[in-house]
Amino acid sequence: MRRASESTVRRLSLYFRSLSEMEKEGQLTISSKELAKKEKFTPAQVRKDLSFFGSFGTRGLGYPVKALKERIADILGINREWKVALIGVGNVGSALVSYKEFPKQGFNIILIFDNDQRKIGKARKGIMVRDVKDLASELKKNKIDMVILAVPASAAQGVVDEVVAAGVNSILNFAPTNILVPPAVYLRTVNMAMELEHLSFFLVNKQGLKT
Amino acid sequence: MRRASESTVRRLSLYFRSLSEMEKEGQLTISSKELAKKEKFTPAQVRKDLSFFGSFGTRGLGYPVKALKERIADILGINREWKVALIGVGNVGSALVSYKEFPKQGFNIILIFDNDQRKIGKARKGIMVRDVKDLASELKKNKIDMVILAVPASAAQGVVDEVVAAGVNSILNFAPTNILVPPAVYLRTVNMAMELEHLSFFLVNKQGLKT
DNA sequence: TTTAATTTGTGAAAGAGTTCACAAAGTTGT
DNA sequence: ACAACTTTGTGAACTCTTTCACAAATTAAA
Repeated sequence: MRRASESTVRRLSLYFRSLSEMEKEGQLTISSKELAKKEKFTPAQVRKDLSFFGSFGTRGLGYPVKALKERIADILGINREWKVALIGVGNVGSALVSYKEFPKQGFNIILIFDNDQRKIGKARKGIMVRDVKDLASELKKNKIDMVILAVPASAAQGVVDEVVAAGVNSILNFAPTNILVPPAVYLRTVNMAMELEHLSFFLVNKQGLKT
Repeated sequence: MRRASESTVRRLSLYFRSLSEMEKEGQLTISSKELAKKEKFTPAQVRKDLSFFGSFGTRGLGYPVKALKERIADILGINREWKVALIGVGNVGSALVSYKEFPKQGFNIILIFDNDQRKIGKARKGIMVRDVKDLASELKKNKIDMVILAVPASAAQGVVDEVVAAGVNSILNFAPTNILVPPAVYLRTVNMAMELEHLSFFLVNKQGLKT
């Protein structure tokens, strides 16, 4: 089977969110047309995305909300609990510790690291901040699945090297810099300034962006 | 001329960052090959992206670092100062107030709003937090270019309606919800839980489960 | 000046992702 | 049971993006 594209995965996340709302409202089935309308895609797109992973619908009726939601959770891997370590509790890191959507989706920050002696030893949301010197051993001991990196750009590559050496191969990076990782490691970078640049591009080039 | 794609704009941001580093190091010219290597694209991709906006290079030599950097800044609209309003100073909003990359690129948060009486009237990084009730009038008075939305999902649509009515048509949304805007408004949503879902998808589908 | 080496800029080809269109399979109403 | 209707699932067509490949422009060296 071909691998699902980046865009398909993104849309699955959105379908999941819509289906959760539907389920809460007690709706039992949903058609590709209705789901498409909710998320502003086309019905064909929805069906193609879903058919990629199997056939879940009933012709003439649509998709069963609960079962489809659970199936998407399986596909996305959010039907289980993940052990996440956060490295860096500056401005961004502090926000992420309190970000309520993470635990809701099974992403549990269970370790926090920093290199600032004033922060080490104190707790954030009930989690003790540890010295980044103990990074490798703690990542291993706690069987961490993913790392969220919220350190300054200058420190990012060094920390990532340690994380990778400790056997963690999924990293969400908030440092605005290029980081090298081995091919087997999945590194995803979020750059908030870049998001604003899309807005300014839109404002400067009035005709707008393609989607 | 065709419009630049989302991906092209994203790459331009990355080129800009690489060019800034190059400039600091005193490098005068850069070839598409070198720029591609830095950002892990192909040389052809780099040339196609740049040729989209004109021809800046010299055959046999490459691109002049400083001039190209400035040209990309023009294209992205980061060669000027933007007036940005932040709505919501919870966890995410607080991080964004202190996010140093924003002012570096000309994105200046000059207004902050919240609906929490305990926050209103106090300053964040030297900026007084205003009551969101005064949103429309203050946005207009201060000629705000862009709004960063960091309010709870339940409040998002209502606030966006006010922002749009006040004439602001570029919005960066951090609320994890679907928001409707008129076609002329550019709304961009950043969802950090969704970013982690990409990681879990990778772990589940490419790699098998960790225990 | 001439030649060899680079590197851009760009049509054309290849590759991906999206939409179309319709048979197949089901539901609903009579 | 049957007809009318709805909706899925999916090849095929289409569109958009990326890569290829090479002429043209320029540099560098002898």
